[in-house]
Amino acid sequence: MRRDIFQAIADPTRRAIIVLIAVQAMTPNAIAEHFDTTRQAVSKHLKVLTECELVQPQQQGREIYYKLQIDKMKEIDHWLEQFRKIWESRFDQLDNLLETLKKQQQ
Amino acid sequence: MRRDIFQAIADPTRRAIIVLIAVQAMTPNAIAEHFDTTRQAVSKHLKVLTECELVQPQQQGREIYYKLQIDKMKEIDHWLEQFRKIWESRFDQLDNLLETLKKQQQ
DNA sequence: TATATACGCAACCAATCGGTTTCGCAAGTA
DNA sequence: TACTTGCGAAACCGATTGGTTGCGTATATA
Repeated sequence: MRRDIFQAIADPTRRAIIVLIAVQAMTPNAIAEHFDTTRQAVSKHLKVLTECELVQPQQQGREIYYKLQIDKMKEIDHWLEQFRKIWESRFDQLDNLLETLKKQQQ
Repeated sequence: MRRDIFQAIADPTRRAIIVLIAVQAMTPNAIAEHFDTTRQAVSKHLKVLTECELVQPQQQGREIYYKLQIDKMKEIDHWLEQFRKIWESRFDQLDNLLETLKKQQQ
């Protein structure tokens, strides 16, 4: 089953949930109140987020607080690192390379 | 139609294509040779990437070179910014907040 | 103890996804 | 002019997705 962080953040509702619980842990019902959706739909999103360890459930009586595992977000940051290198310093060299290749093929 | 950058990078093959053409622009056939897939499948991925402007086609004779629009990657970086703030400086304050809320509910 | 609340889980559904096959077109090449 | 090559587009297919509905269960409350 494809259950990684990139697939998790692909859905806009899921991204909104992440932003919401980044501030403070929340229950499925509390989260659902913030969107135009049902508790069950939110629960499904939380399941996806939990499965890829982006979120952690914390039982408290009959309520379950879902907390964002902020460290997991670093995985995206880490993947972006390779591109950051390009856009921060090598963008002109890259353009030169592309021009060179273009001329070679002509 | 859901066609944003987050959906674009959700697919592992698409992420691999992005990494590949970050180094230099490539044709669909050349890209397909790097993976265990067909030219048509790659073409479909390139279509998704083009539609969300992560990639730009450059016709050259009968070949089409697909070039990564590196600037578009900054959108992900920008979205991450809000979380970077948390994991870089506010993580202990956040934990304190959560503890406080927990105690209030007990 | 009866009732209400908070939740996960399973079944179901329409829409979308990733992939294949087939086609047609344009650009090179013999 | 024929033939080959590189490509996009469309039709099709099984798998997955996001959502709903209807349970069952555990916790809190009257």
